[in-house]
Amino acid sequence: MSNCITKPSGLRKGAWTEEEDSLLRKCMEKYGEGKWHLVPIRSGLNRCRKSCRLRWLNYLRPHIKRGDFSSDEVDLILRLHKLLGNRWSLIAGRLPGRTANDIKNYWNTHLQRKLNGRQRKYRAAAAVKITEKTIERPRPRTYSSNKCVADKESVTEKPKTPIDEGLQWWTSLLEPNCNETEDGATAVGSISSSPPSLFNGHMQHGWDDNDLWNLLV
DNA sequence: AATCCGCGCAACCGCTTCTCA
DNA sequence: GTGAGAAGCGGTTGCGCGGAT
Repeated sequence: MSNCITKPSGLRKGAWTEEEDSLLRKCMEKYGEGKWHLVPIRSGLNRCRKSCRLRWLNYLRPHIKRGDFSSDEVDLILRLHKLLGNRWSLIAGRLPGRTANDIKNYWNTHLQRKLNGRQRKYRAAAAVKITEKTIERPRPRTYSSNKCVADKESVTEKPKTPIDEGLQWWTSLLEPNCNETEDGATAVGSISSSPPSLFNGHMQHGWDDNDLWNLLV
């Protein structure tokens, strides 16, 4: 954009130009993803690492799907959102070619309004309130080599959940007629007051992310 | 034709989490 | 064990566009 602002730090902000896209693309082709702090230097872009990363992930990365979401994709988003809440990156990981930002935007503009019957939810601060209490976080962001798995406390404190019980709970959650509240949030309590932890418990039985996927498809 | 208004999307911001020394 | 820097994420904002008035 021609009206692109320049920060006091000298870094550019605002919409990306074709020239900038080209520089970033070349840089990524040469060096690959990662080391984002080096990207502005390597590419010669006058942008912060966050901006570069976002532009690449949401727009320039190969095989990114653009355009309308198919009904299958929408259905999957709805189910995954019931399961994961606003964990857009996790949801995006299940939708090849779709980015977390795309899904988030789609949710906020299409689905949430459909569920809430409201407009401009963000501005009205009426976003679906998904809290730690209602959503069981399924996994840590990454699995580090030394800090294996999720939250150790819950692994030790919660009684071990039999795998069949866990499977049943998650399967119930994904049923299309699963109870919903007015604002579209899943009434978890109506299924079970204490959902079995997906990974805290199941990892101990050798479950992984693929098992969850098998439930969803 | 001009103006208003809502929508959709790209991008930014601030916070959390992770890694490593 | 701890602190700094990097990476990643979700929430929010700004702006352009198109339809309505």
